[in-house]
Amino acid sequence: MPNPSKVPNPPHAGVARTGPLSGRKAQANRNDEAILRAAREVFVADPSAPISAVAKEAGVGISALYRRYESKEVLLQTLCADGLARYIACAEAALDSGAGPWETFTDFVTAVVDADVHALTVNLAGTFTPTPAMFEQTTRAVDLAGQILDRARAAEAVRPDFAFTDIAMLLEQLTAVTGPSPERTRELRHRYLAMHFDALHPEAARGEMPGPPPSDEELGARWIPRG
Amino acid sequence: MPNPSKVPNPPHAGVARTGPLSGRKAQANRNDEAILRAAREVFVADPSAPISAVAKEAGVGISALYRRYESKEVLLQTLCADGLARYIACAEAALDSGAGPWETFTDFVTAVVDADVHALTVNLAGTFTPTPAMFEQTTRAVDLAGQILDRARAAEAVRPDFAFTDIAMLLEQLTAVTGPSPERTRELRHRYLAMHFDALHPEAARGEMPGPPPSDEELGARWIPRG
DNA sequence: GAATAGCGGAACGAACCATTCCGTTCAACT
DNA sequence: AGTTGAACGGAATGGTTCGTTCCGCTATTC
Repeated sequence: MPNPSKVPNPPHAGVARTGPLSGRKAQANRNDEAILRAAREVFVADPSAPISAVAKEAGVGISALYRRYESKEVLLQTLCADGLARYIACAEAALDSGAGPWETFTDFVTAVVDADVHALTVNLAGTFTPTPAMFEQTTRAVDLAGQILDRARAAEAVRPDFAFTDIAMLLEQLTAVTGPSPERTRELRHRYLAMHFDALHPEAARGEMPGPPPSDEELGARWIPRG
Repeated sequence: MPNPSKVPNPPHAGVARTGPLSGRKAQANRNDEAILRAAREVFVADPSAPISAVAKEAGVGISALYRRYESKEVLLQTLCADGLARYIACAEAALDSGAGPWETFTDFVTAVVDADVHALTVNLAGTFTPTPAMFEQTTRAVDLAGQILDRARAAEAVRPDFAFTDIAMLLEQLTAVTGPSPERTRELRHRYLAMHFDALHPEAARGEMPGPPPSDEELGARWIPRG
């Protein structure tokens, strides 16, 4: 038992913020953010990146990481849960926006793409053992996305042969689009997103989409750890 | 100089095939094929797979690999050149089929997707230093694909804002689609390919595709070795 | 029956990486 | 001014992975 007193998670979360925040605690708080941001950036670009790359990107030492996260796996889990939360937030925001069914749908998908959330969830899934909390988050996410698509389909804004599970594959395809910089990546993804949207209108359909859509099992398989 | 007498490439290529081919040489010939097939399968699925995985997949020992290829890098180069050749073959076949501009285009893209050629070229590119021969192959491939798209665009079968370089990104997106088996992967890719084709018709366009298409530099960047 | 092409797989050594450990810094408090 | 300890940087550690080499073994071939 080499390290029984390890802090389970970012230890600065509950710190009382006294005014403008300076000194050591301020730096620690800033590091909390910097590390999470760096981890997101690094692991989105390369899910198998070494943890030292995260430290370098964050401009901190490795200790700063291990002070906050018990292990690499915990960091990945945190990141993934964060991604799921963002996904859910995108869905809720779109649903609450009061826009029409089609805009709700496009807003949702666009937001997910911009947040690079898909890479955070699916690409990271399989590199760690999922927590029960993630299952609940997934359930919620699936439920919300289902509502959004059902609405659009009911309004005949989306071709009927586009299944719910096709959304995941659409997102997966877009994460394969990358440019030399994050901004350019975003721009390129919007370019192809526009194409996908064009294809989704009922009038665009020339015949049914061939083959069955992905099954739940096929999508769920991504979550079982690879080794 | 530990191994000055290494055979540069498959040593059985020029063997005079005497009748039904049995014995040691027959097995060697069969191994030539098996190894290339296994390498394709393994590296398409995982470009960073260990060489031992290829041996296992081919059902041979590691020696059998190193007898034919000086190093892993040479094997990858061979595989990539093979992929480019297949790509070129797909383009030539489509052009020679005598079909209309739209069918020529769809035949070409479908064939490339089915041959999984994109994974063989782009996904492998960057894991080894390209040979001059590959540049020539690339030039030829670019030229042919350009002809195919130009023809389709001239016939107004394809929306005018779809640029030549968008083809690469379309293929890239489709290689991100995978199923539990090669057959299912193929089926799923056809599903989304149908969507892409739907979006490519001029009438499907609702507004121009946003942002500039990928530049040649952006696409060429994939070929510089990562490390 | 000897020679050897072809081969399987263990052995080797280098590289990589998660994790630990130790010495340093410096804000906060005495 | 001195002391303390949270926070930290980064070298050291130990384990794993993987490309490559090496050592017999087999079964053709002469």
